[in-house]
Amino acid sequence: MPELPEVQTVVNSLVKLKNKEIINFSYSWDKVIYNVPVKKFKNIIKSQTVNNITRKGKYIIIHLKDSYLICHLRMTGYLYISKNLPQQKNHIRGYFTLNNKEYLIFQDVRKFGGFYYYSSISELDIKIGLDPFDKNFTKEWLKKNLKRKKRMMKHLLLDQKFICGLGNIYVDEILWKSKIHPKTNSQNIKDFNSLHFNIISTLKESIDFHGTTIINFKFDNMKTGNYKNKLMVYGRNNLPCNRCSKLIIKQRVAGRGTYICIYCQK
DNA sequence: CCCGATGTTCGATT
DNA sequence: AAATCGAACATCGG
Repeated sequence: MPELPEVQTVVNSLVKLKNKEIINFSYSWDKVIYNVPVKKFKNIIKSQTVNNITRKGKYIIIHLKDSYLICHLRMTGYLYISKNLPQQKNHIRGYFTLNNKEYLIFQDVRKFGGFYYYSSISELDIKIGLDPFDKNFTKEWLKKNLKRKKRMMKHLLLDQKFICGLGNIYVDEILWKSKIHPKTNSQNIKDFNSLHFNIISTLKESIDFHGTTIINFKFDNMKTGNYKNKLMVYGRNNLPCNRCSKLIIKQRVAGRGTYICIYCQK
């Protein structure tokens, strides 16, 4: 579920991790660490201090002394700091004990989420494209790279190797605001300024509202995002378009449920 | 019971 | 090579 604004919201809620030391890691799901055997990970992570916490795309980056602990929430991941472990432990896949006796807890109903342990940040960088808040993400970059591709806009904007951070909700919102039909070929885009503006402004606005909670996004001890009632098309099947009042339709595009005003979005 | 769900990745196919 | 598509991952809820 979490896309860029939700992940940024989680990162913001974890700033107090800075300068804390990891004392121990416990787990109840072996696959919670993607790229290192979990027993080995447990040994590596002990006594490491958190220097910083940032984000790229949908990845949460916990900076250690000479390495990086990187978390992806996938669909239902929930990463938060708590003074206590919850009574209901069944969806806790792993937790870190910190030197101030608090816990960094990872809960995940669907078990898709987890952690990578990388010794170089380039291991993450090669997997994904430009973050929309990267200074290199300019109108000119967008124009040049849309022209180089021949793909449906929905498909391309969802592609994390192109731009990282957008998911199903924000792609639909951005395309509606930009009056672009999701099936439009990327080579036929005319108004790059509008598209670029809508990508940045939609993400910024959602971050201000702590992201979108539809079913299960939560952060920092059960807080939820408030952007849901700002959504213009996503989830508004058979409701009137906020621009032209015709009905929004739901259709499958690029294998994903897609909400479109076919009168506004050409 | 069946279908779908906000994400990513892999393999097969066009 | 580039793009598309379906399946897999695992669980829950309608």
